[in-house]
Amino acid sequence: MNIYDVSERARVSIATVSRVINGNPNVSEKTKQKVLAVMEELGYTPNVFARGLGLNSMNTIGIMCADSSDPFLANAVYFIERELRKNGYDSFLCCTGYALKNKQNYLSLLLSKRVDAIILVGSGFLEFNKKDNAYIIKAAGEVPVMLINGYLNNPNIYCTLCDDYQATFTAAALLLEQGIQNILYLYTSKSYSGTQKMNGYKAAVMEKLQSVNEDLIQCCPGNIEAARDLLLRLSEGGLKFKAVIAVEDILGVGAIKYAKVKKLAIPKDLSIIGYNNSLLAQCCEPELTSVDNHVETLSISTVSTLMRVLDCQKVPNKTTISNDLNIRNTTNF
Amino acid sequence: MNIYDVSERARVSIATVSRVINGNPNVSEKTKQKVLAVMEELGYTPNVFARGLGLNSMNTIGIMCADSSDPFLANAVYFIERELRKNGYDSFLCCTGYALKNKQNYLSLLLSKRVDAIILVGSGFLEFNKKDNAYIIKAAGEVPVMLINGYLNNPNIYCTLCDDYQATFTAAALLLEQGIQNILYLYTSKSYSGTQKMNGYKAAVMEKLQSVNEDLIQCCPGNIEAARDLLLRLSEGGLKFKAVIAVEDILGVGAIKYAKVKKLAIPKDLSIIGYNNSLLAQCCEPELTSVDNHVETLSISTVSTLMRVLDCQKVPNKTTISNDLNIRNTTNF
DNA sequence: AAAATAATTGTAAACGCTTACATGAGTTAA
DNA sequence: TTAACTCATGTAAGCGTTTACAATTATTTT
Repeated sequence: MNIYDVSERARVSIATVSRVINGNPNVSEKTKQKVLAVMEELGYTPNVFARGLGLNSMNTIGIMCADSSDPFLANAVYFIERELRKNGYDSFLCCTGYALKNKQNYLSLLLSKRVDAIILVGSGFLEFNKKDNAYIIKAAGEVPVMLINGYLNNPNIYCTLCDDYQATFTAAALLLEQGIQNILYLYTSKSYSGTQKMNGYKAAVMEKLQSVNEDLIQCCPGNIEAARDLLLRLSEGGLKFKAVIAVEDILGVGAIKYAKVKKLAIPKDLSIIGYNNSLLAQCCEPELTSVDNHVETLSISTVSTLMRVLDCQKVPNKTTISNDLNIRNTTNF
Repeated sequence: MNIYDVSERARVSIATVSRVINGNPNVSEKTKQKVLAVMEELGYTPNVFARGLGLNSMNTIGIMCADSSDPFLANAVYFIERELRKNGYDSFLCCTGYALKNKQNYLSLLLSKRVDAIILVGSGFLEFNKKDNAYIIKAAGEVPVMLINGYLNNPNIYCTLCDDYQATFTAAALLLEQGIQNILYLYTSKSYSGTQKMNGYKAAVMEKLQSVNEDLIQCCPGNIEAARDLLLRLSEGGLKFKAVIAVEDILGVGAIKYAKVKKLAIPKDLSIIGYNNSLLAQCCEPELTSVDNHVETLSISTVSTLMRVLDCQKVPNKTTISNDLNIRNTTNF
């Protein structure tokens, strides 16, 4: 079953059928209806490969996401797919994990499948070592690349960011206003958005206290036990802190577990602020105050930018979306 | 850059280059090395569309998953992709959501992209109304379909199941042995595996008590508040229950929240068993006893079955993997 | 009514690969 | 030495589209 079968049955040439398929306006309404009817009748679908050969495009956007079980990323992917569909594009999703090698492999895979553009969801795609981002820059030489929550200065890479600096600045400032001075800052990795977050925290502390205690800035693997145990160790080691700002909700949950072990009252003895406003923030007890970074807005903005890029319009390479705090029971705001 | 450029530079015909690309053994070692070297040198990658036109295959498996933020599904997808890669197949993932319309659309999308097979991850793909599964059966007419945690009787559909019946049977039996007779059973939908689970529960209760109280079987949307509020309503309404078996961890968390509101001690006043042994089970307080359904084994088995199907071997249409209970602090086992 | 123009349709050449079949070069057997 | 065979390579015909260009038909203008 191919375009010839349709053209024969509809008594037109294959060119006309092709025009109908591609919505070319130079077809009379009558002919168009006839062809559509025949296509319907025969249950014809154009062959993607042949189509791709002709158009050199799949009409498909590749989406890469390090970890789809991360609720923030999963949400972003969901909204992005929805928006792409609205715009008539298909999408293929790859969950890459965080290993550089895998990210590189998946990116080549998508390129080799000739996607029309690539969306990298999450700062997990930017390595701290800048050389390791070469694979992204290279890809940007072939198709437009959208980067969510990361920034690379390249004319063919378009970045959509939440205002992480502002988020942690505000979070820290609110705590400082309550007279809480020793705020422990928990981060997982030195990604782009990670750095922004840390700078926001530092700036707020600096503004209020004129100095930052580096001991209060701690790196921690992204799971509950690691966070809990780190806090226990730090506390045993004599470090004093009355609040925790965590760059991911899961670390916030770890802080809650720590408070439980140490029988600290939340938020009286320990205030905790998480990040991403994920499901976890509602699961834990007490429920976690968390930064809401407006995933939906972020996703919509990314796709709309991409559409304009694919349409060869001039578009800024950087868009920032502001976010705010979802106040729950681990803080006394 | 195409196969002609390579053939020219390597001073061989395009047929020979093609043979090298496809690992055809009828090429002398010397020629093969020369061609490979040129391909490397030019950075040549075969065009998927042209390749697809010739081979009528993408070398790609389509994976569909209703909700990748469901940790069970996300895990399964991760392992499946890993296994496929091991076997030299690429994969494309679609997160469909639970709406039938979307599931149908994504399935057509994958078929139209000419994937070599389709893996449906999770019982979310089987509708209670059997007519609504026609789209899956139809797809199975075109490519092999793998179904995880669901069962459809069709020669071209291969099902890998966890033994949900056994899991809830065991869970209920353990509670009954402790003398807990009124076990509330919380489910979300009447999927295939949902039915299995319920039957396991009923069988265990029937065996011990010779009758099942249908009031103790309750349907509930899959979120924390809904579960909490349902239990509150039931309790206000006079229903007595000393244990909850939930078909998803998130409902188990809802039960914990309920206990908190009613100031019930866990597990003394209320035992709770979740399902899937997900991250949520470790987040909550107390941590949730949960059924571990061996996602990795399930995934490996699915892919290995698929490989044999694609290799035209005769394979059974149904494989069952047994599971067991991860005991934490919401039960007194 | 003829000429000019616009709208519609058709023809045929790509697109880059795979592969059946043909060819040619070595090897072996008679 | 030549016939029969094997192994390596090449030729050319598809695969199912898109689209520039040519051809035809319909419409408007004069």
